[in-house]
Amino acid sequence: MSDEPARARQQKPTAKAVAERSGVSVTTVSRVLNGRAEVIPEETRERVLVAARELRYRPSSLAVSLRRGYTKTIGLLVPDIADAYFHQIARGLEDAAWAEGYTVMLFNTDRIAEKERACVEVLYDQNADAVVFAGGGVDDDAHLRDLPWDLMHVVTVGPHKLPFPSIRVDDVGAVALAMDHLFEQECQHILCITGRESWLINSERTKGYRQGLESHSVPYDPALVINGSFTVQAGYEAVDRALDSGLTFDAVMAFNDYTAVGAMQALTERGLRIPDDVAVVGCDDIPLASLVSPGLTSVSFPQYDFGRAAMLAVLDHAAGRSVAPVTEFPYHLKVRESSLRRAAGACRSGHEHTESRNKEE
Amino acid sequence: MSDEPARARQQKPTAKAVAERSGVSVTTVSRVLNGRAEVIPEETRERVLVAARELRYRPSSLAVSLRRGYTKTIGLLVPDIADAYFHQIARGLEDAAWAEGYTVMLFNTDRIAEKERACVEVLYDQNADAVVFAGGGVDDDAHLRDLPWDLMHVVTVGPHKLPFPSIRVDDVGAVALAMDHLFEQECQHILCITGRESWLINSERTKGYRQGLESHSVPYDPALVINGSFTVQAGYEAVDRALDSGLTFDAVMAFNDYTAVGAMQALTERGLRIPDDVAVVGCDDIPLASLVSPGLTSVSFPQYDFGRAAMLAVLDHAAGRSVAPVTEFPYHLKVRESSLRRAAGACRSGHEHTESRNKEE
DNA sequence: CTGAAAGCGCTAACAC
DNA sequence: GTGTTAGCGCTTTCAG
Repeated sequence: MSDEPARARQQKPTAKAVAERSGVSVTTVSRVLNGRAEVIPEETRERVLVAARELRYRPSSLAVSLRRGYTKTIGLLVPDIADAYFHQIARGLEDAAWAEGYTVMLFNTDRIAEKERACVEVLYDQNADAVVFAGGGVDDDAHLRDLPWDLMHVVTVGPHKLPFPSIRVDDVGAVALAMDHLFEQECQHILCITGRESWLINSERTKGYRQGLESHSVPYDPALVINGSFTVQAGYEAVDRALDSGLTFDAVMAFNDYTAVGAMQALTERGLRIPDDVAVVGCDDIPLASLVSPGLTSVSFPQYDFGRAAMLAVLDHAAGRSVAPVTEFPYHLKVRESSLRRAAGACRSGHEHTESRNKEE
Repeated sequence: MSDEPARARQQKPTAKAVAERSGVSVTTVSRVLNGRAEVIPEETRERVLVAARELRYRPSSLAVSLRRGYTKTIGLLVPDIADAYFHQIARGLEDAAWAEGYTVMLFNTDRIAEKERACVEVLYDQNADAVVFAGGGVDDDAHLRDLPWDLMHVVTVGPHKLPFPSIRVDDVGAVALAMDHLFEQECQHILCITGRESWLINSERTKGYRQGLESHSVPYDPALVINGSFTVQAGYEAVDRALDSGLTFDAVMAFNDYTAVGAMQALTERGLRIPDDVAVVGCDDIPLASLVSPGLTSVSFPQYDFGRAAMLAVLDHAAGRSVAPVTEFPYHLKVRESSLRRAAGACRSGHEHTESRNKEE
């Protein structure tokens, strides 16, 4: 179909073209199209509008942005868009962005420091109106130092070291709530499968684990804590290793649902029954939790709202309104079969425990 | 921290600033930074570089794009980023894009005609270098008419009516392969749960279903075909309805994995055993397929490669190279427990059937 | 070797 | 009411 270098077979119509066609200046075109209602006579207005329509003219965002100083784009940094935890965050953000005429640029960082940094630089170059960090930060934020933060708007979702508005939940309380539930189910020895030590979210959830133990006067046993990486594989291996080393436990507290599902697989393969031999609880309540069998009990967070709230925070900032340094959302425990022991006392099937704290927005 | 309208507390350093600081013109700054090695004396070069570093100068992509005529951005349109089918496509695309210095703008269309159209318009406005349609089109593409296609680069992933390079697999053959497998497992009555009738991918897969029947000389029975919507819910309801209406079937061919999982839930609840009473096969082989129990047999597609290939096609086009109108990728059947009947003949557990066609790229 | 000037497409003072 | 002018920040002829 094309022979030439295939670049621009044709030119995009410009305001100038519209101006020529309607016999006015580009200024007038701009004014008409932007509704700068400086009492432009209906006749002129109409002429311009017609010309624009005939030419299928659409203003170049590039030029507008350069001129006006904002781009109506925001960057979203996620470790991996394939991780279900980020789906509703991304949807919530994109939906809200779309509603406000903003465009979302997506970046997968794999939590690699260098890539994270490079993404921020790209967004700076692109003049993105804001960057949203999803997924929680790491304890060492050296890679994020010396970036032109004073020239950018940032919002974080989850715990982060960067001093910017943060959308999150009380992760400590969330895990503590799950622990309460396990104790209610008469569990005694709770194996904890964490994420990577350097992740801030991991520290938070670990605090929740310990707090849960404390409030039930159960001593902390380091042997019961195994590091994972928020993957199915890691959960599987953690349980495998725990069983191999002869550990005794009657519950698993996993810091995310993939880990929990991996744990369930390993338990099942080893002939242990869930929940009667071992109860399992995860975090995040991704859709997967309701699709495995037995259904996985999990602490549920309003991820969609996180995304939405992040966008709203960006808008507030852009409008010069003040943004709360921390917006904490409620969470609740979604109880399913993986933790509902017949032996235990309060065992209403389908029962759902909900507890909220610091509701906002 | 800020009192003023909070807009730009500070200015981004510009090439002009660098020029002033190093006592040269912006032209020279541009030349040095872009390596236009017009034998610029090392001394000058160094001065500019130092000034740029000190000012933390980074060229504005906006201005560069306006000037050069390309933006190094591409738009990705997916029905819903929460659908696992799109994750690896998105990752593959973003990974390849990142490697080439491109940025991906993400849009969720929910397959809503108006939104799809609006996304394209936004991308046109933004001067995106290309737009990638993922997920297959619909039979009525009226909403996509009269868009300035001659000024855009487009790549589709999956069957599409738009006359642009397409990355895909032979969906007919893929489903036919799954059907062969079911017949091998000695299934006789195969319930088919489809997607929406208007989706092109649905027509393709339906052809595969019929082709599968034909090659085994089994008459087509419309009663065995139930429309779904590629959701768990739809799969569940389809089986529910089928059983309620007294249909007899010993296998389910679902056109995607969510549907298949929903079907499995309904079957299990009704006391039917999988695969011995009813074998189940899905399409897409999303991670979920391996996490449910029994494991779901599914036709596997290289989604990551789709995304990657889409990006490569964009690059080829941008470089003036020719792009194949259709790039077909291979597929294979990932056999798991949901379809492996003890009763059947060839029943090696873990066995994996692979068949490829039209490998390319 | 380097700078002045033009211009990408648009908006916004500032005239007339 | 509407056009002229001056840029937004950059690249790129074209002179010197």
